[in-house]
Amino acid sequence: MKKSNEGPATRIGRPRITNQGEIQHAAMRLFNSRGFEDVTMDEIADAAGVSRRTLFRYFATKHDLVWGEFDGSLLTMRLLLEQYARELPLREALRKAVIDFNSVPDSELETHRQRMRMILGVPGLQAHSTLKYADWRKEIVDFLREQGVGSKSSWYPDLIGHLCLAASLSAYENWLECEGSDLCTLLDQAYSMLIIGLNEDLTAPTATQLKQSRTTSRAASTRQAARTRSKN
Amino acid sequence: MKKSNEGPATRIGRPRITNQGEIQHAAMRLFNSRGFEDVTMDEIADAAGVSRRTLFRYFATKHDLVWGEFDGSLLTMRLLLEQYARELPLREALRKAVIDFNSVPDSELETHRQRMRMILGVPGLQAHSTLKYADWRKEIVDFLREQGVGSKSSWYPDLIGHLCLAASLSAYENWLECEGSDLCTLLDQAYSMLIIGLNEDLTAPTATQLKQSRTTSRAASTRQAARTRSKN
DNA sequence: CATGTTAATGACACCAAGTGCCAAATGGAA
DNA sequence: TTCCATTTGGCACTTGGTGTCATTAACATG
Repeated sequence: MKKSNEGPATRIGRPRITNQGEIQHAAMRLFNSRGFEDVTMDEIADAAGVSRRTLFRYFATKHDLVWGEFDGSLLTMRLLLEQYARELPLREALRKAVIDFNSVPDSELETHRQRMRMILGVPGLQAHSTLKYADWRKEIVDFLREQGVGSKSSWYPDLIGHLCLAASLSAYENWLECEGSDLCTLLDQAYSMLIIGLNEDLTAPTATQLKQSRTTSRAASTRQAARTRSKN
Repeated sequence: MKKSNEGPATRIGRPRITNQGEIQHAAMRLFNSRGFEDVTMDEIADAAGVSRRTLFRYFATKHDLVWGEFDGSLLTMRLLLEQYARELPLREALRKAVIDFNSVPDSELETHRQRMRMILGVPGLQAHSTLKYADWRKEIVDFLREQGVGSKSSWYPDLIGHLCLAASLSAYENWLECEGSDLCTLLDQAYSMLIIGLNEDLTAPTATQLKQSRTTSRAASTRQAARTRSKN
């Protein structure tokens, strides 16, 4: 399980000729210039200066070249959830953890946009991403179960996991569509909708309603937080 | 766009040697006995008594053999939405249309379970299904937009589409997990959660709360329904 | 220095999904 | 019978992905 890349300073055996990052950058350059579908794995191997077989040892599938280090970052997600859960009611911990998890520094913003535009735009990638999302949801569901949400066999945590994914995806899609928009703001809005629920005629809640939902939740949080934690 | 299968009684040209249904049944038999991944398209072609090339003319991908006539059934979904929207507030129309859309007669129930178990259980199929779900969501989003939900550029309808999919998927997963459960009941419960929103500590709403949310919505429906329809 | 160990690389053959192309088959219509 | 429309099937080809094995490059040891 240990990444053989970061072992002791001196490693035994033939040294690596490259690393995931190098290959991925080479691949993304090609993808961005000619489109995901129109680049073959042979071309990527060439561009990365590595044999086709070796390329497949670093990335099991072509899709993984785009998703990059997502799998590893799920641990961060878990830590964020547990951290916020110590100081906020669960609902708000969820919201803040997701927002934090999806925050990227300005310097990487354009890269992130390109990557996500590819993931949400290319059908093959969009399909494959479902499997990544499943891992992401699992972090949330496991976390909720540990926090005592739902009885042992209840599917309520799974439902929440799905709803969070839905809110996140929707925010992402809108972010990509609107050039100047801010992802964190959109995520925040989407999660507010989860909290309020869908009203009768499905009109969007007003800004004041959204703000209200957050402030009231904070006001009522003390007693409920205590009850929640005692279940653990 | 017209299915050449159902043209006039006498068609010109070489007659078809088979049809989608026959091929699909042959394929599903193989899938059910040996698993989706372990059956090759060549074997399916053999079993259906047709050449490999012809098989690919009837079904563009291996995945489509499992999804069958889903694409065509989306029209039904649309009609259900429009029908219920005439007599119910939007939120309830959505709920009832989805439940109706996913109702299958007892005779086909076991088949439906098998199919869905395959779709939600085999990773490759699960991934591909995202593209089918996207079409399903589009029906909902288009419907909501036509009903005047959200301003022209608002992403609120898209969010609702995602949330409905999340609720449906979650209900389906639970249905497959619990042997004796009823899909419609589970769908109904999941959509109730959408309506109520997530409460502070993410405890599942009680049965009385769920029932209450439905009755109050019906009581308040008259004035709101009128306003909603006037937007159209 | 010679030798063995370890781990990565690259070459090759192979499989399965899917596509393009074209000739052959099959019926109705002229 | 001949023409025409349409489906079928054969074949070669592309691409993603896997299994196998010899080769290469370091380190460690005698």
